Amino acid sequence: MSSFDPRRRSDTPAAAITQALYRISQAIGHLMRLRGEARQLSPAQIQALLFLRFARPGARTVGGLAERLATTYATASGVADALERKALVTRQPLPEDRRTVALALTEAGQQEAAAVEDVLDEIEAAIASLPDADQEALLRGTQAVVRRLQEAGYVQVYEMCWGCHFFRPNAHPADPRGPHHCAYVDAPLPEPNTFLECPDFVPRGAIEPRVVRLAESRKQQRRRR
Amino acid sequence: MSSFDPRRRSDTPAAAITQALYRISQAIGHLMRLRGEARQLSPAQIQALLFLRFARPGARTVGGLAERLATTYATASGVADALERKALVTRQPLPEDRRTVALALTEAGQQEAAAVEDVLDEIEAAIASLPDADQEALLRGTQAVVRRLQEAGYVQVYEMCWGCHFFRPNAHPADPRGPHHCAYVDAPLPEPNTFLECPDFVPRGAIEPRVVRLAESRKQQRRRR
DNA sequence: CAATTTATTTCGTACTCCTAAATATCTTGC
DNA sequence: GCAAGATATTTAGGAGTACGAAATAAATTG
Repeated sequence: MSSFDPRRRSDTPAAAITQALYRISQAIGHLMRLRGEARQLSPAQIQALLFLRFARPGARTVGGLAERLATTYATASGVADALERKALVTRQPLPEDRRTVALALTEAGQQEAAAVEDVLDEIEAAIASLPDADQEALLRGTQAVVRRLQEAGYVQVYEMCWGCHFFRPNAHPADPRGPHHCAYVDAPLPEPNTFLECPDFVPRGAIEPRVVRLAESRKQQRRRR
Repeated sequence: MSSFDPRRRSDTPAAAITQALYRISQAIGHLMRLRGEARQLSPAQIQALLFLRFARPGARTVGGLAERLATTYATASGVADALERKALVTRQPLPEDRRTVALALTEAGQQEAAAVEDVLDEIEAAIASLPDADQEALLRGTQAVVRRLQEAGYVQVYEMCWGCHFFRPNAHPADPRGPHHCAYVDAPLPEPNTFLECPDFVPRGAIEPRVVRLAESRKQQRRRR
């Protein structure tokens, strides 16, 4: 079976779609590279900047970057090196665990991230021009694929608190540390943080308990790649 | 506008879909890398092998590879080097134009290509498990995106003759050089070649003449990036 | 047939990836 | 409370991908 065989592609929709996704994937790489050329950034560096821009603070570490880029610590460390050299990022060991190194965008880094955050607009525009019904199906379809790839461990799905299994909105309205609560890390959440990506996100509602268990087990056995 | 902003993703389907495509794209890279690790091939090498396996003979050159991988000649030449070193590919200047170098899979190359042609099966399987209606919408949607990306020059869509604007099936049934005919290169086509990918493919039927003109103009001004 | 164009290669550089090994720094168990 | 083990990261070394620029060689054009 090969989705690269043009013969199959013409009579097996799944093969044709797979090939289309392969092409889109190529184009995304290309878009990243082009944008990077304009600003002296490699694709990996762009991804790192965007990760740091939208990830929950606790996740913004070398390890978090490695997880997000789906690479090793060594590679993530190298990407951080490159960004640090360009003064877009700073490193800083965490006080509570001085092994882990927090990454933070500098002022210039913020700007650079803002300048590249629209890399995929061309793709979004193409999608936005489709009829609503098609967009719905496309959303269902792509997310089904993502879910499957996630179960196989090929991607991590980071989402924001709203919609997360562990999110308790307005759990303690008067707490100065934040009105919301995360039952996963068992800590209060300030409002702004609830709009950031979180590696511990687990969709609420129609989820098999398996997924939740899976997340719970990560708590122990973090990292495995 | 940023499809990376989790806030937008939750209320703009197009952003959510774009992000899903980004994740799938990451996973495709990952799948390629994993498969390559098992066989000592880099992602680019896998793509090159698959290109050589399914492309029409005339396209199997260093330049054709560069076009397909969306890289420069220099990079394509390097990939060819790597594959030649591994004895999976041979180089051979074309007799009719000794500047162009044809690439051909060796026996081992054929086997290697066959061994990796199913890299994306995991994705195809996920898609195949969706309801037919969703698959149709997914096909429409992804192809709309691909079409747009193609117009912007970010991908090339290579397809087989059947369905091509320039294809004349059974134009000369008795011709020993082949029963079919390509009106683009104005030459006869043997049956097996009609099932290979062709860079000059232009969809027949509901196409704007613009696309055809575009293809025609490539004839002259080949290569630009 | 000189000038140009085209297909490819060679260089030099930046970076991405990986593995393996070294360094700290926590965490545990006895 | 401290040796052993686990964790987070870094360093070093190697293959390979990319790029742009310059060099070659072989068509093509005027």
